[in-house]
Amino acid sequence: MSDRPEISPSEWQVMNAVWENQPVTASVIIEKLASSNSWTAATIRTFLHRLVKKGALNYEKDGNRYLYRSAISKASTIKHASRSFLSSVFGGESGSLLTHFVKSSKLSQDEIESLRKLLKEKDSK
Amino acid sequence: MSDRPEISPSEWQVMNAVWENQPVTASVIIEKLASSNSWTAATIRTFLHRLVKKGALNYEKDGNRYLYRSAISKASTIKHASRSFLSSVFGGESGSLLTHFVKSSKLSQDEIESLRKLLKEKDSK
DNA sequence: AATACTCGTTTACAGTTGTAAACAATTGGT
DNA sequence: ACCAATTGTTTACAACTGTAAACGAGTATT
Repeated sequence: MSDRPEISPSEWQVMNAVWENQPVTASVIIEKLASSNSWTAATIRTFLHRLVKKGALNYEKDGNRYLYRSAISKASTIKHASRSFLSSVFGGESGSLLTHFVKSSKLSQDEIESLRKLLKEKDSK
Repeated sequence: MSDRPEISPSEWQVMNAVWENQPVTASVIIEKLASSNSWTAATIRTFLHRLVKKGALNYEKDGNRYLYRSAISKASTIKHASRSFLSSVFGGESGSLLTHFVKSSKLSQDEIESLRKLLKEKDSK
């Protein structure tokens, strides 16, 4: 169970919707994603199907519909995708990545404080 | 000239090598990337070719070889890829992204200081 | 001059992705 | 009981990716 599936950008939309609502039916996912992405129901069902095939989702029958739940954790999936992105786009240099995102993001005062706190935990140790 | 090409992970390797060495011949790129990626020369030439077709690279003939240079800036390409990644994987929440990367990165004291400085510029204004 | 080497170009081919329609089975309404 | 709607399954198809070999033209070496 250690062959992390690659999740495409569209599939990420679906995975995020599942993580936030699981266990969840296809129609709920469709309702959440169709309009914001201009996807038809058929398209979203295809994504669900592929994610099951990839081992990223499980389902359990509930009458004639499925209840989907994730088969991989959000944390580990984020970790995997982040590593790949860091490596491709920033050549593995997390310092550059962080610089870029701090510069290009608008952050609330709370978020800034929370980052300061994390940085404090990082240094002097 | 505003239809940003999508750069695949393998192509990012090539783009990074071009940005760092341009103008540069195919053989130099091959030398830099072949062994670390277990790619044959033919594979790398294919990537160069595709990047030219996508409009991400230009070339100029120099005898019988080409001198490649980027046709798109590293900064804007990073910005584009970062936006997509942030949106897919972190649902657009840069705070979450930053938290994740600060937590999962080992940072030098200098990098930490430099991030503190950036945060200072961000807040109270 | 003949041959080997190097370059770029073309072709190959399977797997992934985006995007959906067609189809079959089941269920809910009348 | 029948028909319409819903759900999942199958099929479709082009573009993009990873991975390279084959090929043709020019160049350097013998």
